[in-house]
Amino acid sequence: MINIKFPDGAIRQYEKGISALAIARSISEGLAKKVLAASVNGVVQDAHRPLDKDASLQLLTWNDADAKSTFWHSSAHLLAEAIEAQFPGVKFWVGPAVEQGFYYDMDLGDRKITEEDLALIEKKMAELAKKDSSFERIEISKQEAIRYFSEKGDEYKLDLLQGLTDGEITFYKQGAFIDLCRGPHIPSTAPIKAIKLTSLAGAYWKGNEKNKMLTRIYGISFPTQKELDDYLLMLEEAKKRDHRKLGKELGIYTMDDDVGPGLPLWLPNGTILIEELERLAKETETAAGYKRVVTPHIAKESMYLTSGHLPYYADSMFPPMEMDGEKYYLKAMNCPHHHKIFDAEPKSYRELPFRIAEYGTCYRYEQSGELFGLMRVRCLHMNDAHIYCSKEQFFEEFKAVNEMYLKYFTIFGIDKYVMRLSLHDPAKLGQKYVNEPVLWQETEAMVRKVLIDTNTPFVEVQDEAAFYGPKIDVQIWSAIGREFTLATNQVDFNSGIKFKLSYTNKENHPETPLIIHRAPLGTHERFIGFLLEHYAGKFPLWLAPVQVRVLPISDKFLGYAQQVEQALKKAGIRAETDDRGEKIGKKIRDTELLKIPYMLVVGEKEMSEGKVAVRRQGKGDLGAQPVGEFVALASQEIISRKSE
RNA sequence: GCCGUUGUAGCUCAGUGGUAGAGCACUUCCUUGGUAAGGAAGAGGUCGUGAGUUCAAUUCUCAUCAACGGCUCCA
Repeated sequence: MINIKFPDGAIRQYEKGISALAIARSISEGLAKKVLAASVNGVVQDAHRPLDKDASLQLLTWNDADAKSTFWHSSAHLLAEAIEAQFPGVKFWVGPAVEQGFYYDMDLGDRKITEEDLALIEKKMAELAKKDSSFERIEISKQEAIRYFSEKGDEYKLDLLQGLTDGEITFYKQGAFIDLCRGPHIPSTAPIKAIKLTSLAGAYWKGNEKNKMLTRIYGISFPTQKELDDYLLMLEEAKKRDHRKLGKELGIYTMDDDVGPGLPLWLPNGTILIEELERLAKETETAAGYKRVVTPHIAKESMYLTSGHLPYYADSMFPPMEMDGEKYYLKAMNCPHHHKIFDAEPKSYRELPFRIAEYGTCYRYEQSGELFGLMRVRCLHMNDAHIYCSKEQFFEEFKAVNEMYLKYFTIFGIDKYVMRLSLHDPAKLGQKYVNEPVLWQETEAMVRKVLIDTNTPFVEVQDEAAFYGPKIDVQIWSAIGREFTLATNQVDFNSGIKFKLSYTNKENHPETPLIIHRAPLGTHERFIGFLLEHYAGKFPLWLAPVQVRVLPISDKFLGYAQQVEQALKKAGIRAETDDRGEKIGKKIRDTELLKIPYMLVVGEKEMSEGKVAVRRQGKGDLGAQPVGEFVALASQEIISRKSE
């Protein structure tokens, strides 16, 4: 007998060799049907597998994240089974579960799968799922596994086998499909009741662009049709807050073929957003001791050779213009220009930290396939600044930058993000990263200390650093789930050396400053794209391009409406009047759809009393108040940059 | 850059081998209406661009550009 401990602390005895599934069945048949996998001593495994010693056991059902990914991984096998049935001879690479669903990568040879085929494959999957084939786990020796795939002529699975050692190799079989797989899987195919193949894409083998491109099919599956319907509905909802859609509807920005890809044109409403963000940034930075500078949009090749950017990033800079035998590049970053400003006059330790900020535009030749609305563009307004400081000052300076992020995040109510400490990969020193092993280690330790000392939750990621030093990135997700870096705070121990920057220290010796590159608001483009999705277009009053719209009941009151508009404008409030010959219901509807925060309805009653009937977007009628009172309240809401 | 899909009016989309349609938006007129769509009329598109096939191309073929979904990249 063995002792099995349950999550509630209860311990029960079972016969040695019993499976988690059988234990579930002993509790209730209903539970057994719902069990998808088992967590044994914290390790997820097949619910079928025999338990041969004491263990703590958790039966995993659909509501457990681990069970979901097991379910999706099994769905990927089902996908492969369906494809093998319809396209015999297809070679499979890997088919993991992802955050929302699963995919399988395959080599179709000369054949092609079209989007129409996806519907057929879906059907086939449903058919196969109904057969309720169990997922059988087969332990196999490496030699046998190699023989099996050699006979099949499957170079992909043979490649996978190379990385595995004997004794840990398993196959899984369901129906007619056998795959090299470490598992775990759900007990059988029947629970997979609702399937949607969502997209057909290409993906480089092993994620390397020099390799062959495989065909990838993405899909998602659920235990019930309703859950699939709900998921598809949620996707529709997410699309409604896509910044590209809202950006168009709210007149924020536009793109034009004649201007060029990735080069947004900021419309008047979008320009107000930029100006408000810059106003916030300038106030914040002035208070934090930054000075503002302005630098040209181009510079000579020699500067980018000095900075070391050219060897790393030439491909993602616009090609140079030749003038008088010199090559000039459009700037892709402000740093080198700022270093030259630091270097313009001799510096004493008394002038450090030297903090300079700029809101200039930079130009990056992003790969055409990477462009994405406002989130990834070729012309970007950086919320950029550089801090030159001593080693002793570094900790406080870096910490202050982090605190500045958090202050901004509070203002905008941003709470869904991940702080990512990006480190170098020692194997790539001298290639992707400057070859200063000691400095890397020192600065990485300093940055980590800032995060730990400030109790900031973070994740560490290898091989994501900038070429000149480690950094902290703030990762966010777009409405459709794509990940982006919103803000960044980077250490640079290298540019100071490259540009021969120095200051005179207390002992009257020259010393190289450390440099912090920071952009708490990232780029205006990405930040505004993010904010559009974050607020679903319903900006807080201080940011809203149009803050108040005055709606006369009929044009008899147009004159009064315009007086109210003037009073608002005089108080610095962005206001306009709806002077169309429409009914009030129509005017309200249109204004609601434009997500203008306040509507002031004025008619006979309001005009005679010098009032306005206030209506808040999304909230409805708030009642009448004197014009002056509304102006005062609205002004207060704007000044405090209140988020609703 | 690579794989796949798409490209018709300002927007969302229908449609056809014989040079085009709807709804919303827009303009004008009627209506002067009290908290999410009042009515009528009108204007608006060389069907992304270039070439080929054809008596004839927006429709078929090819190329190209752009957008979209991924992959790769992101100072």
